[in-house]
Amino acid sequence: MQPLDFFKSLADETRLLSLLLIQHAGELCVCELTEALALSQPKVSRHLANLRKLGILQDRRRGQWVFYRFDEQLPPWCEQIMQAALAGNQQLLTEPLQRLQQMTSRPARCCVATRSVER
Amino acid sequence: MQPLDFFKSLADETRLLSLLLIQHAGELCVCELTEALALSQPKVSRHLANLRKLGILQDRRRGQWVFYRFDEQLPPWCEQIMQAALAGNQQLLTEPLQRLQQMTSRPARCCVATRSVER
DNA sequence: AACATATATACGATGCACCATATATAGCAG
DNA sequence: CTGCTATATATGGTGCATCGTATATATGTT
Repeated sequence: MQPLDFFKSLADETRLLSLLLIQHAGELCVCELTEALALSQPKVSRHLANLRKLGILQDRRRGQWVFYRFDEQLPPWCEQIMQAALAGNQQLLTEPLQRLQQMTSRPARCCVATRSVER
Repeated sequence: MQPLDFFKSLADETRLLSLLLIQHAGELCVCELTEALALSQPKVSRHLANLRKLGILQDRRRGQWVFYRFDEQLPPWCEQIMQAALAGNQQLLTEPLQRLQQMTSRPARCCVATRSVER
């Protein structure tokens, strides 16, 4: 992972908020991110594909849904940066998490996520 | 400090390397950064002004030279990110530090820098 | 099979960040 | 003052990242 590529990934509002939400929740599907961020589905999907191709995220299809989480092989310094970014900016997720909670028909995530989204 | 602005600042090669060098050295002047990065003076100066206006760096004039260091009021999460970025990517500074050492007539920095550049 | 939902991708348009070059400003030496 | 070094800024040009919209693909349901 090249540092410049990693920081370029964080330098876009859609990607930054998506990554912070996934950092918070452990794993989220495209429709959850679309709802939480109040953005169009193609926009969210395009940015997630971008992050997957760079090796920052990995995806997992579960029925109709595709769940994204951080790639297991992400270097420790990237994880440290995500932790610091989240811890220092929790307020960024207030509204997205509210929209997520108000979302009806969240996809089931039984027994697979490393961390629950409600934590 | 808005996270998006901070990451945008890190998403450019000139700014990223300048910040990592300053993180490593504690304080550097424009001509040292120009030499270490092998870039034009206006290019380096423009990016440093950019970082100063955002509150990431602060400058200090000392005779003809202007020294840049991190702003004292930079939030802790930004410092943590810089530390992680530097610790995980020391190799990025190998060549710039070589050019810095080969530089003749480095400006004097007597008794003012928080950390010596040679550390 | 047809239909609905979730996700991915293609395409053309647009704006913004960055660049090189030239020039202005500031401090020091003589 | 003149000249020299260091730094800052102005200007016009250019490319790339992002966007909205439309459409394609995949899975599940009836």
